[in-house]
Amino acid sequence: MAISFAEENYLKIIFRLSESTKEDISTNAIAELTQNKAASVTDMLRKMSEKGWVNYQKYQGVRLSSLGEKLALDIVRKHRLWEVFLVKKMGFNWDEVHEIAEQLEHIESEELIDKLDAFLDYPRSDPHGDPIPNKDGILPQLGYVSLANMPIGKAGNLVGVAQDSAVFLQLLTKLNLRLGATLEIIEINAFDLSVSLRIDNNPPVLISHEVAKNVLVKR
Amino acid sequence: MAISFAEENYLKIIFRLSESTKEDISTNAIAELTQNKAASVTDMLRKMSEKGWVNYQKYQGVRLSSLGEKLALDIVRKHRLWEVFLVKKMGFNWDEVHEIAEQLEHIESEELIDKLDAFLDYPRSDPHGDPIPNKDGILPQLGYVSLANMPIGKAGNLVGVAQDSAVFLQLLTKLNLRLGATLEIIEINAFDLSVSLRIDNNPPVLISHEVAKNVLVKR
DNA sequence: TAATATTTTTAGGTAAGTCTAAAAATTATT
DNA sequence: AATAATTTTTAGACTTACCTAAAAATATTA
Ligand SMILES: [Mn+2]
Ligand SMILES: [Mn+2]
Ligand SMILES: [Mn+2]
Ligand SMILES: [Mn+2]
Repeated sequence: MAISFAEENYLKIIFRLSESTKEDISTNAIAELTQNKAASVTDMLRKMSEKGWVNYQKYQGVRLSSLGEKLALDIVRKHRLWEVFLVKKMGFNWDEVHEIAEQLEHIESEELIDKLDAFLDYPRSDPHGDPIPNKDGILPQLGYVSLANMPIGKAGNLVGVAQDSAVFLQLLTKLNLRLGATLEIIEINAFDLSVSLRIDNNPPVLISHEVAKNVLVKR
Repeated sequence: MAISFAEENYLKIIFRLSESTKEDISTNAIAELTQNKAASVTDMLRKMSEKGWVNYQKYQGVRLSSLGEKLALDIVRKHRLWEVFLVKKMGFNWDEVHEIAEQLEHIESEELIDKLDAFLDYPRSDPHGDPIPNKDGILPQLGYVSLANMPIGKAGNLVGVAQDSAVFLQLLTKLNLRLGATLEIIEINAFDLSVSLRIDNNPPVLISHEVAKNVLVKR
């Protein structure tokens, strides 16, 4: 039996939640991202647990098993490679590709993905700066930090984003925050943690903490 | 409500059956191609009829409505464009692409398909010689006939095939029957309708009527 | 044209994946 | 530690897309 779209989406979302915490992942967190109700998530977790993709204890949250993580990395690999294809070969903007990649990531053909990888010249990161796992599920170490954690006065380059919703990416574009831009934090306002930021030697502009958190920088 | 994979497959299959006959399409014919049981087909025909995609009378077979035909042509367009992509850009052989295109044809993004069309330089036919509908569902007239209907002694070029199963395409490759090859019928054997065929000025070889029927030739 | 064979539909079920409402477990607050 | 709030699970339903078995309609043959 092949893995279903629903199952692949759950795997991918649990993986994403696991990246930002070492705690067990809660039913509600998954429900929010899958856009399902908590009851449906419980159902699916039970099934995935039976298949050996997750370690799940009632009321105690869930973690991917090593098999589940391998499966998730494979989906992430496909998603990110397709995003590169859409931007580099099809001429989409970086804020237009996520939804289409959500569909393309479910195409089942190892041979196709390997050929696509070669066709794109083995990219290490997707249009949002996210690392692309290789065939064996190894993520390249790109070595970046959140802009919100950068020390004041040190310059770095924008290498990625921590989310790829269209509204966020469009805001970045409006703010002139493009992949590769040189960023220097001038000041952090204690009141709302908003950041005064110099972009490419232009006069400083103000961005919210929310934006800063989601911008990734390499020094 | 978006159209489901199952619905898209039914539309495509009814369309394919309609191409070769002006009769109404039978439940059993659809069942065979969808690999479902006749009872399931009846179920789906009722649903599709309610949606206005087909004209269906119990026991009398089914035809696509003009809306249904438009939807089917859109799926066929996607299928064939993806096949071109897989062969021309990804380096697959013509006998390897059908199954992958069966998946890719369900990707929903008009913008993607238009960009893909441009990226491929607006091909008029797919790797099997089948015409690719344009955005408006118009099929280009490629003007070919079945090799089985070619007169003896007249030469023509192989421009397509009437089916794209992998076994058939592999046999063609083995027989040296490639897209573009020059073909001349030397003799038709009355006993089994097998055809003695000259390919590109080589010594004649024998092919079955079954093969000849499925090879398309332009004079 | 009557009997027989074939095709198609109906009736009743199943599995996947979702939902709502209610119950149970866990966590936070007094 | 008892109570309240929150989270999670269970119970029971629904929809889609299938299935098998039996009934009904149509087509074929004698
Ligand atoms: Mn994405
Ligand atoms: Mn991305
Ligand atoms: Mn095909
Ligand atoms: Mn084809």
